[in-house]
Amino acid sequence: MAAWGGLLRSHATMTRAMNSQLIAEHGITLSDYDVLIQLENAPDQRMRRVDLANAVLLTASGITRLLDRLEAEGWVCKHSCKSDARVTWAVLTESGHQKLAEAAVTHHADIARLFTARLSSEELDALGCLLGRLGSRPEVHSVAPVADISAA
Amino acid sequence: MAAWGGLLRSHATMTRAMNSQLIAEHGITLSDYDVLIQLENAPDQRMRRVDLANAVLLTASGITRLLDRLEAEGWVCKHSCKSDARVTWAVLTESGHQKLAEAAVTHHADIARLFTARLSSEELDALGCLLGRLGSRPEVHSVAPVADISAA
DNA sequence: CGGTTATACTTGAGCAATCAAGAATCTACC
DNA sequence: GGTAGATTCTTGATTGCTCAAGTATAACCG
Repeated sequence: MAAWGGLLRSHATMTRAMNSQLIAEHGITLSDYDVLIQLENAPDQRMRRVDLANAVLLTASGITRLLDRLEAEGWVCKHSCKSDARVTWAVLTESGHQKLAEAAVTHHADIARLFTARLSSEELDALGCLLGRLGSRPEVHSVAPVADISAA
Repeated sequence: MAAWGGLLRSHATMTRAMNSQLIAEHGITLSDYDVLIQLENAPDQRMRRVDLANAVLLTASGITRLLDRLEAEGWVCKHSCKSDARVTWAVLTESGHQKLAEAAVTHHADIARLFTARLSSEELDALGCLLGRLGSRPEVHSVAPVADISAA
């Protein structure tokens, strides 16, 4: 299947490129970046670890270890939750915010180089829509509301 | 931007699903499967390790260790090359061929479940075409000055 | 209440892949 | 022919994640 093969290959190529660029220039992983972005966009720049794990598609333990790294660098800090003693908030620090801003420059350049230089903006829309449908949780059997995409 | 997020998410969801299915039912990794397929399709069911690495987007050392596992199971064997003593062919064995045939059943079912159940065949064609363009060689420039493009 | 079940998170062990370095071999050019 | 530079492959150390198990807290329900 061309689509499946393409997905494997394009993912590998792109994440490799983005990841090594981020590591080389900013010393952070693509996953790290992804987590920082999620926090940045979250209300109060904070999230529960479970939700974070869900958002970036990692395991609970994966998030624990990833956040350990980010905390060690001072980009994120823990904060206990008043209403539920089980949860510890992951909160983006000011220095984390700055780090993200720096890295974003590189990352956006990479996106530009790898995506927008290769596909037109209609094609990107179409791609985003198709991938969006593939990415949803597998156990849900919802009837797909469809947009037609034939431009490619 | 949506396309990039979608790529990350859909890749994660699908490979996770396929991988765990393959492990549960056949005790092989998705990468293992990928390598077996490459060998199956290669002339004489054999490939140089470098080409294999290139085909499945792994490092040379990654391939070495992966093949170690497959050899231990007896699905692949080494074969030295007459004309160039540096290369060792990775050759698919008969039992490797059988293993692949078994796994293919599961794998094709997964593809059907995850792909064809969600997208029409025209959509899949379009997707395959778009991803194919993204997956080609990234043309790595070190720290390239890139035009700023804010639409993604 | 008190007991079961579910949720949030951490920890130890393991695994597949990576990078960096090295060994063996081929190629090319003087 | 000899040496310098590629090319192919392996190995040791490390990384980033997973799974399984464990702790602690919350929610439900007789």
